[in-house]
Amino acid sequence: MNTFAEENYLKAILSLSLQGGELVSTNEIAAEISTSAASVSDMLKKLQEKDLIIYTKYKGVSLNMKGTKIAVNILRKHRLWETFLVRKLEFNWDEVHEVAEQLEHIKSEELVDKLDSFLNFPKFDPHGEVIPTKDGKIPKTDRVTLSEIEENTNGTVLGVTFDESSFLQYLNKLEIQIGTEIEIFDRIDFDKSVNISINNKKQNVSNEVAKHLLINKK
Amino acid sequence: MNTFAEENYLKAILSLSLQGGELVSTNEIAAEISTSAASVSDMLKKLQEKDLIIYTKYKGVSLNMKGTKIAVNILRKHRLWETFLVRKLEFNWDEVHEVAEQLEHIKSEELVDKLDSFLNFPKFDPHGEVIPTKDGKIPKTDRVTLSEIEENTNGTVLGVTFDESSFLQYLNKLEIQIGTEIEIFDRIDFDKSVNISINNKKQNVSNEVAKHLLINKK
DNA sequence: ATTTATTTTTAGACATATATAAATTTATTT
DNA sequence: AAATAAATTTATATATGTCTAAAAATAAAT
Repeated sequence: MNTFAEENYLKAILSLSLQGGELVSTNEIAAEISTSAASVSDMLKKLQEKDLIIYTKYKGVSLNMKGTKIAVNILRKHRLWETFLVRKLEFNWDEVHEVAEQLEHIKSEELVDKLDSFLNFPKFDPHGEVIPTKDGKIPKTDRVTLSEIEENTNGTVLGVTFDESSFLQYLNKLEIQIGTEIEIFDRIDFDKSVNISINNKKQNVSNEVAKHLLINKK
Repeated sequence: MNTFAEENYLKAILSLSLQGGELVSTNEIAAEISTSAASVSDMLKKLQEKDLIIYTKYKGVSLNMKGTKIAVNILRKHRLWETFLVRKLEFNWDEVHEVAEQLEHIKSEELVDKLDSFLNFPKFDPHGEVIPTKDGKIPKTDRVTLSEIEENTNGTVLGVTFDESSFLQYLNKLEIQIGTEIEIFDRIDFDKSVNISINNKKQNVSNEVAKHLLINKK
């Protein structure tokens, strides 16, 4: 059985690998979980001893099969709990992250199965992110982020890949929700910000925001 | 904010005070949470520094107001989660304890409030135990344990005060559930065991069992 | 290619929570 | 009341997870 800390490291490595490249750096992890690079180094050594990661000093780290399985399962639990909190307990989508960060560490396979069943086996969480399956797969979806989409197209917002309240509250302000129609005009070379139109209002969103918005691929 | 370990100590002290006398001993706590007396001593020192208990070395410990409030809140969360697990996720009453032991430590007042509301403000948990109120009160009920009830009476089983699966499975075997009618004949002086009849079958239950069965007071 | 800057790791310390073994206090016997 | 037993505490050690500061390795710049 793994500690909360270990699970959070595995989750961070998974999240960073899904976004960026294969190998994840110590500093990236430190930033992701708000801790020092020294602490990350220490923990990576432990995770390697436990045979959960592939780690080369000074080079970077990736999850092995065992580590991936655990990390994906945490992600599954996180997203199932978020779904529960929004659909059953009537939380707003920008309020659930912190609580789900705690609930995802509850250890009981039966609980997860029953929760999944109670929610009627949802495929997406309240942020539009795909929920990993019980056998550890992350179903592929035909979505691209706003930061990669081609210019001069239309699309629908299908989800977000970041669920901290400050971000979601900003989206609320921009009148962006799941299902919102969006026109993409062009991308500024200088800062990779994107000119878009929502409800016929022209707006510019930073690349930081665009990276975390999922749009349907036409 | 308190750690899981601290919360478990406070909960243990509360539970032992409700059963036995005011002052709880180091050894009792050690037995309750399956740890060494030395560890208990250490923790009691810390809890006293945090001003959560009243502790006199070699004498015993009790909760102060602050400690009581925290412990009762944990108990409330434990029983609300058990209610959720049985009523919504369809767990059996003898399967929920371990998971609830984890869930009770989730920190979010809003979550507890919404859970309470979702369950329609239950007064009793699946074991028939009263659920403490949001403001930290434990509602009084007119129940006595089978170990205190007078001889030659009838009663109905209203609940149990112990929810580990081995105990609950033994009750299932004895055909004792919540609502079961029970005839109390007499109590053996020697070992305080009780002769009872359930579904017209005469049986003898140990004091250990009788202590944890709640019967309605006539 | 050497210097400089950045990243990463190691060393040493601290906090939490636990354990065993030894010492101390309290309770019980005779 | 002294001796013995039981309960409790202290001392010491271990494991986890974190930190700061210093050292080492890698990357970037001149």
